[in-house]
Amino acid sequence: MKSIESLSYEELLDTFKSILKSNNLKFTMQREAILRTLYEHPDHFTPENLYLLVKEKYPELNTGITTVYRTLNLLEENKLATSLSFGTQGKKFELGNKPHHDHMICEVCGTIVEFEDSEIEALQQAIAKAHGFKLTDHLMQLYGICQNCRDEQ
Amino acid sequence: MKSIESLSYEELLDTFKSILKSNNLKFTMQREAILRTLYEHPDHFTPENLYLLVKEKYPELNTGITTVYRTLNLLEENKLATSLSFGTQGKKFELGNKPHHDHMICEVCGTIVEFEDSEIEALQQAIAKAHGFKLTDHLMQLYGICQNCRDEQ
DNA sequence: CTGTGTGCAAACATTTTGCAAGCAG
DNA sequence: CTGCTTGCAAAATGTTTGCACACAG
Repeated sequence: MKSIESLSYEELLDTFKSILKSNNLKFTMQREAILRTLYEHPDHFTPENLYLLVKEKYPELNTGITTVYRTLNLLEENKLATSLSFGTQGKKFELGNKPHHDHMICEVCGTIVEFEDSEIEALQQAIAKAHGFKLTDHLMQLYGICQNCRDEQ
Repeated sequence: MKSIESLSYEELLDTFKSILKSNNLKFTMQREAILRTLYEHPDHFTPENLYLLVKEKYPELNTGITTVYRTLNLLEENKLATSLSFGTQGKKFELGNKPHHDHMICEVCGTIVEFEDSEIEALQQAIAKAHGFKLTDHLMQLYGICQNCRDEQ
């Protein structure tokens, strides 16, 4: 299977459609609007932000926030999107069309930088093995202050 | 300063008292009950769980969940406790009387195993530096299935 | 047509806040 | 006494669910 990251929008859409079909779900305007918005903005969205943006871009669809939540959950269940947790303050989602990576978050401005480190991943596997765990997933978030925010002080 | 991990309960209590004093806060029965319960149970608590346990152990104090939340936040602000996030499902707290460590969580039974790896910490520092970040904290959680749960299947 | 999808409002779960009374210092 | 602390109830978040109507297949 082709890695999701390299898909054009058309291909991504096809993937989405076949997931829908194989689950007896329907392809709707709202679902497409949400997918397209995620695709066109490579940012990290809270459901709320995404909802506002979809409303702004496709006002005629009158998409409700309920549908945004439902669609994000659907995408996540089917590995087309991933979510990041931020304590009590909810989640942020991103399209899963990127290779695995982790996040570094600036505590001042909220900027999220993505990175990937295979050495760390290998060490994680080793640790899991040592404790008898079979890893299914992991979460790594580094918190700090970015160059920009430090310059401003 | 002595590392918090090695403190006896009496010493921990003194630390807590001096934090209270230096912030013009008061030492109350409820606050002590919460601290003592955390100390005596080296588990990871949700505010709700802790609230129930404190109520059970010190019913005469009639401690409200509001106070548990307020005290946990107070302890966390003063580095006597740390919280872990679990998506939308709230947080878990632990007394900060342990050296730095990360967590590995069994997705079946919810067991949390603590571990520490200085090699990973060093790599994280290097990554941050490469992106111009100054790290203040990090979060690493490995998700998987523990030996026990795999044996049962 | 059938059954899934939708928006709305209401329900939920978790955490925070306003308030009047209580108690530590 | 002063003013921080408490419990309660209410508010605030963030997310999910029930329902009647809409619409995809």
